[in-house]
Amino acid sequence: MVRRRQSVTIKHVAADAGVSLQTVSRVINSEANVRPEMKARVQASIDKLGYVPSIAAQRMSGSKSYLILALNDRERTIEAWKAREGNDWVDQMLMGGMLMCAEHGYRLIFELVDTHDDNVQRELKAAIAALQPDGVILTPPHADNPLITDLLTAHRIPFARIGAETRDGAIALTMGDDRLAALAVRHLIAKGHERIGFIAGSREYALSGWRKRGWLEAMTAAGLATDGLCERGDFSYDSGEAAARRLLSGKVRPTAIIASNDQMAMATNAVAHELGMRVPGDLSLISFDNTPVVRFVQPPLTAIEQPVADTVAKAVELLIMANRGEPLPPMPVVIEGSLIERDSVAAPRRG
Amino acid sequence: MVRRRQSVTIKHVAADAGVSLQTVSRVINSEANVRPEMKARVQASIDKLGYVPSIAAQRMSGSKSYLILALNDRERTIEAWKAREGNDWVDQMLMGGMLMCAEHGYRLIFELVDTHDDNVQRELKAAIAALQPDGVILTPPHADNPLITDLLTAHRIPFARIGAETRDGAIALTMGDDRLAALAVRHLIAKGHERIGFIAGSREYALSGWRKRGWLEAMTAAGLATDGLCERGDFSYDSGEAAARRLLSGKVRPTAIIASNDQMAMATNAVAHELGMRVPGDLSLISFDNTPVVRFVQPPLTAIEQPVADTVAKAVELLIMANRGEPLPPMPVVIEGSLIERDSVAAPRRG
DNA sequence: TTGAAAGCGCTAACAC
DNA sequence: GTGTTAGCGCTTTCAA
Repeated sequence: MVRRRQSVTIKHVAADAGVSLQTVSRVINSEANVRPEMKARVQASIDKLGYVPSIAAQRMSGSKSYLILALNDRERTIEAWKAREGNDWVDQMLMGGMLMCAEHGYRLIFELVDTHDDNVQRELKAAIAALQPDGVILTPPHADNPLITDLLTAHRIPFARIGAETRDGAIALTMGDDRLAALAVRHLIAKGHERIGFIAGSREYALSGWRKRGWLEAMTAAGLATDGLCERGDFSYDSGEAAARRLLSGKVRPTAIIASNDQMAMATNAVAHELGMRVPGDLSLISFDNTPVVRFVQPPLTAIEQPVADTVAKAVELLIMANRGEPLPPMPVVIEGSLIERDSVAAPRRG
Repeated sequence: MVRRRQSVTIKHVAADAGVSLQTVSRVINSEANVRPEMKARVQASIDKLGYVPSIAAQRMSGSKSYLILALNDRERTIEAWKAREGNDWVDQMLMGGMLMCAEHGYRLIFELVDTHDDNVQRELKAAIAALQPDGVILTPPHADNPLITDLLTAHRIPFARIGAETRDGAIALTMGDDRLAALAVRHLIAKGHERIGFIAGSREYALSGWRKRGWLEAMTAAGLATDGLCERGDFSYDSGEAAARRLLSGKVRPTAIIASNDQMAMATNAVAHELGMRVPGDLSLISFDNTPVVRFVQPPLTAIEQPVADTVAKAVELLIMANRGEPLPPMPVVIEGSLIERDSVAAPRRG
């Protein structure tokens, strides 16, 4: 066991600059009450010695830990990873969050927690005790789990909830799901579609409701009927297949379908082919999420891009602002996605 | 600014169990010289109070930091992420490394560093000073960068090099690239192919050489000619396209091609289609890496799986063993991949 | 086998 | 504006 000591500490800098530890500390944390010349002198020593504060020591003295914890559902995340279906949200979260953290001298730590387990609180407490993070990012379905949010509140650790309902002004972010669903509807209407079906996602996710509501409201606003045009899946391929089958064999066969995620859209595409329908000739298709795979399906799918990386980056930014006591914008913060046109949408066949 | 204190500290446990801090510390670190009954009593208090040691404090007192740093090339990683071509190695690294870390009470921190920049050392020094990681995982091309390895050696921080040449017994891991390339060759030979082309990867990666060597040796061992059957790309789609074009318009038109990664394989597939060749009828194709996208190409590609997650998990394990002073296996440790059969390989057309 | 004391690197609180 | 002091939670001495 090697006993590792910091090679350059605040003491070295203080000695080199001929000032007290405290002054160096003030410079590091860009506090007030340091004369510019002092500050310059200290900074010169810092640069010269290549000094970087130890986050462990900073944390120990009751200050920040410079650690942000990103919490994800264990079961789902591992399942998605093992399935290797080209879903890249872990990638997006990590890159978006990590890059923003790096900009501010923070680090992102990714952690999996069992939402359904009774041990959520124990697991989370352990992570908090070990890491003392300055902020926590919660994704669905954690974001709506009171066991988690209450615990964080009790520990006074700021947290950002992604894709969850806003509550009491706490940090919350969405990607504008309802507006995006409405956007998809209007895009199809503009192409001439009137019977636009919708495949909803699992009720466990708040955003499933938002997406469905966006579809419903846009349809209603356009004076289009919606009866028999909505089926619910659970975001899995299989559930999408079943929903698509119901939709396409129902009385009011839609000429276009919006699916609440890519897997269900891909399933719908397969079902359509199986039924001898051509996409987009006989059926137009728009999916949600825009994970990499939709570009490789035949036809490449027109999709609603979910700006996961930007959203997580913003969450990090808000958490850091909260740490600094800076004023936060009104919640929820919306990082709106957009419609990416590819080849799965066309005008409906006459008749 | 909230001043956060540990809610349950070693003191609380010591008081609850009626022992000294030291004894609790010994139990936590499962050291010798604690009577079983003492140990049980302390453990009971730990469980009762839900005590978890603060890694900051542990690190401060000269012990471990329980942090493993995974270093990746900034430029490449960001580029791959932005391209969104379905390459999932960040995902694989993160999940493989994180899960193994979690098993041992460690955390994985992902960090990007500019390999080519003169600032590599400065960047790395900063990360080391801030985090004091117990180990570092190096991927290509970092794994071969002496600026990095020398610095880590000087700081006496154990590091694991993935996909790099073994040197002086330091921790190194490979995925058996040469054997896998040979496996692909033999798979094609078994189908009846004799003119098997190879598209090599960038020279900057040691594994490019291994893969090519595996192909070369297997061909030679089978008594097959290799002249004019190898072209070099740089792992990009475009370079694969160019290489495929050269290969397929050369004098010895191959009946099968092995590409050193998926992007170049997909490019080859596209070029073949463009030239009016059918895959696998006129050209069989095997790619390296087996990222999710190859399943969605037409035809789905037979590919060499690279067990990135397992390899990174093993790297973490070895680093933790090194930390504990446990004996390490001979290097390099090989986590061998396998051939995943799909639809891009068939017997060559008679002719 | 156990305990007491010192100190890791840093910042908060207070003095000057 | 700047320096001094105390202490964060833990492990490493060293003493009992």
